[in-house]
Amino acid sequence: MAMHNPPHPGGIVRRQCLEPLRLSVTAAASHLGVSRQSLSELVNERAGVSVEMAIRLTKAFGSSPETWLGLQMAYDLWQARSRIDDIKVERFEAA
Amino acid sequence: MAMHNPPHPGGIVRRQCLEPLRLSVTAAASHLGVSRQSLSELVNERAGVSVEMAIRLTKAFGSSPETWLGLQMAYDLWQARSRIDDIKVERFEAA
DNA sequence: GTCAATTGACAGGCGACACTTGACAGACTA
DNA sequence: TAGTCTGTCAAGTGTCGCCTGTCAATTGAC
Repeated sequence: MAMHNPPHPGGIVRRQCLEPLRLSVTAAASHLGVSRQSLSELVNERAGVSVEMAIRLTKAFGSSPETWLGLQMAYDLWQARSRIDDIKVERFEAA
Repeated sequence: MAMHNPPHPGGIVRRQCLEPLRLSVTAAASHLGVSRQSLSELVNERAGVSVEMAIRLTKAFGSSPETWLGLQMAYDLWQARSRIDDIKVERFEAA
C-alpha cells in the first residue's frame, strides 16, 4: 500500500529547493520568514513540516501545502509503524 | 481547487462510527483505549486526530490512518486559509 | 594566514496541543 | 430515586514548533 521508508520532508527541502538554487539555510530562512534555527532543524530532519511551514514552503518554492503535509504525514505514519503494535484497540463490527 | 469547508474529523467519527453502532462516547473511548474526555474532545471538535488516534480509529472502525489524517489535514488547511495572507514569504525562482 | 559568512547545536523560554485523572452538574432512563 | 451518559472544568505531563542568543567548527575570499 504505502512506499518504503518515506523520506523526511526536510531532506527534500534541502535537495529539491535549497541546493538547486544554491541557497544557504540562512538566506532561505530569511525569505521564508522563519528563524535560521527553525529552518535548520527542518532540513536536518529534527523538526517536521507544520501547517504554517507548509504554506511558507508553497509560497516560496511552489507545489502545494497538501503535498508538503502529505510528505510529513507519510513520514510520521512510517515512524509510527514501529509502535503500532503497542496500541491496543478492541475492534468493532468485525465481531 | 479544494473542497468547501471540509468537515472536522470528529464529527465524522460521531456520525459515521458511533451513531451507526449506537455506541456511547464512554464505551467507544474504552474500546479505543483512550480516556472518555479525550474522545469527547475529538467528537466535539475540540481536538484533532493525532497520528496515534488515527491508528486507533483505523483499528477500531477500519478505513486507514492516511484517510483519517487526510481529513484532519484538509480541515487544518482550511482553517489556515483565513490566516494565509498574514504569512509573508518572498518567492524564489519566479523572479 | 586572516576575516567574514555559514552552519549545526545547545540553552532558556513561550505557546499550542494531545492526553490523563478527578470531579461536578445536567439530562435521560429504568 | 438511583444509575448512566455527557460535556466541561481543573491541573498536570510530555511533545513539538518556534524564537532569541550564543558558540565552535567549517568554508571561501582576500
